[in-house]
Amino acid sequence: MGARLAAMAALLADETRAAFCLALLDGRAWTASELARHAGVAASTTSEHLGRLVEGGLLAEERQGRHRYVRLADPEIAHLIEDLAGHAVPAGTGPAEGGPRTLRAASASNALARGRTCYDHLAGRLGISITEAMTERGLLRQDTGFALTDEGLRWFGEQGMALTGQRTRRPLVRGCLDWTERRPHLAGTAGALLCRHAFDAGWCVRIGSGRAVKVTPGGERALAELLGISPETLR
Amino acid sequence: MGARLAAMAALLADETRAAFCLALLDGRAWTASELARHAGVAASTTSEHLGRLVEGGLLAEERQGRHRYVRLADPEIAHLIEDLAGHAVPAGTGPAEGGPRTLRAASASNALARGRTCYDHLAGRLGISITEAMTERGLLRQDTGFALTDEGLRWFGEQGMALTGQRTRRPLVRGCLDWTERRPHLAGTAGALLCRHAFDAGWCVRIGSGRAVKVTPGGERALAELLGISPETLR
DNA sequence: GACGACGTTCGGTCGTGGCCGAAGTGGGTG
DNA sequence: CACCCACTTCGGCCACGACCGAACGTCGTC
Repeated sequence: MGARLAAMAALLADETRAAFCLALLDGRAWTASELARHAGVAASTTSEHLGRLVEGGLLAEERQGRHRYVRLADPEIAHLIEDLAGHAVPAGTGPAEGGPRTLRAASASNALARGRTCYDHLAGRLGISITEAMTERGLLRQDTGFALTDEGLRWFGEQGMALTGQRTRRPLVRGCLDWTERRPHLAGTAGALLCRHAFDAGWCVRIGSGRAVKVTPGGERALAELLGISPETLR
Repeated sequence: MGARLAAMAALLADETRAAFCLALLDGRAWTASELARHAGVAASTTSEHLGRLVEGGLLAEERQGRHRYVRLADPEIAHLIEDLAGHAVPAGTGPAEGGPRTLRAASASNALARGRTCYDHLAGRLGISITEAMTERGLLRQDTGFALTDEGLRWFGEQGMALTGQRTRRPLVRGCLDWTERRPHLAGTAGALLCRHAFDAGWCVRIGSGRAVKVTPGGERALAELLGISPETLR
């Protein structure tokens, strides 16, 4: 048993592999060479790492022609990595210690804190604001755990998001610790659905190629109207 | 960021350290020499490992005379390790592959599957039975997340367990994936309280020095009466 | 005050694993 | 068909870290 645990942890215990996994937390599939460039290692090194990660069940791969696409094997894995990363930030990792060194990095980190995707749902101030607003409006209950109320269930239906008939092993909702806000945000099937809805409805758009997202003017209006979120809290 | 994650994972990536952490999942404090004997390594080696684990924030230590007691730093950490260990079991780890080799080990593993503590709450068939029974009786809701209902809140009060006034950052209830049953059982403050109540009321007792627990005849009666759990499901 | 148990520090050995470059494979393209 | 590019395999290098035994505090006990 200890050996299993150690083997699992060892997969993430290398800085390069950790960088791969963090990059893959954007929920998309990356090619081997993209990851190699991202982490700054040789293609051969990347190949070995990906082999280990796939064999260990952390990553799923899909070959397409001469490309090897990899993505996180499943939402559980994504959650596990987020969780681990959340605990890896020991103390005040504000702008003080360990913070960004360059202006460019600082602005990128600001954008991430404002809003980002966390695998397949929304995180950062955006994700937290939505979660808190839903809680205040009685759609979500956080005082005795983390679950939608019946009203919340109805609300999802009204927005055109069908939560029923999802017969997967994945929980409908779960809390996911936000490592910038230090509070849980909405994850699980419902969180993923909401995130997709937000993109489809044009509430937010991705900034560049990373995980950061930006709320559009239309999104600000919709969030204010539906959940009473004031645009200021999102900035 | 990747470096942080890797450093965190590296703490658990060694078989000896993993064995330490799994042992400490019983929620108690162990001395350095106990852990050394348990893992089969020299005292000097143990000392180094404990130093790293404490420095990394996984363990808390307490010196008493010539003893160094260590325990898991906090319930969050315990949950993280359980979670990681849960995902480290890849496929059917029933009696088939990777199962116990000796008769003694098989019986110990049976006892663990029947009932055990998971840090500070109940797990195994015992923990699952309680969780499921509470769900069926409308005390707990698992369909839209994982949270106590108002009835459930009242139920805790009636049993003499005060959930109110717990002003900690720890959630009142959370689901914890049971790695023998593959379903969530009740954790969080409420889970810990219920576990303590079960011991105090004599519903169950520890078997030997490990994590395994046994339900007493009185406990069977109480669980049947309060939650409608038939004694057969616990065996 | 001497002894014994618990823990720590230090020096040294050894294996594992991360890394690269070079050579090889195989799919897509001109 | 020839070429290019994405990826893989192999050999070799190097560093890190897990481990132990021996020597050294330090606390409790006889």
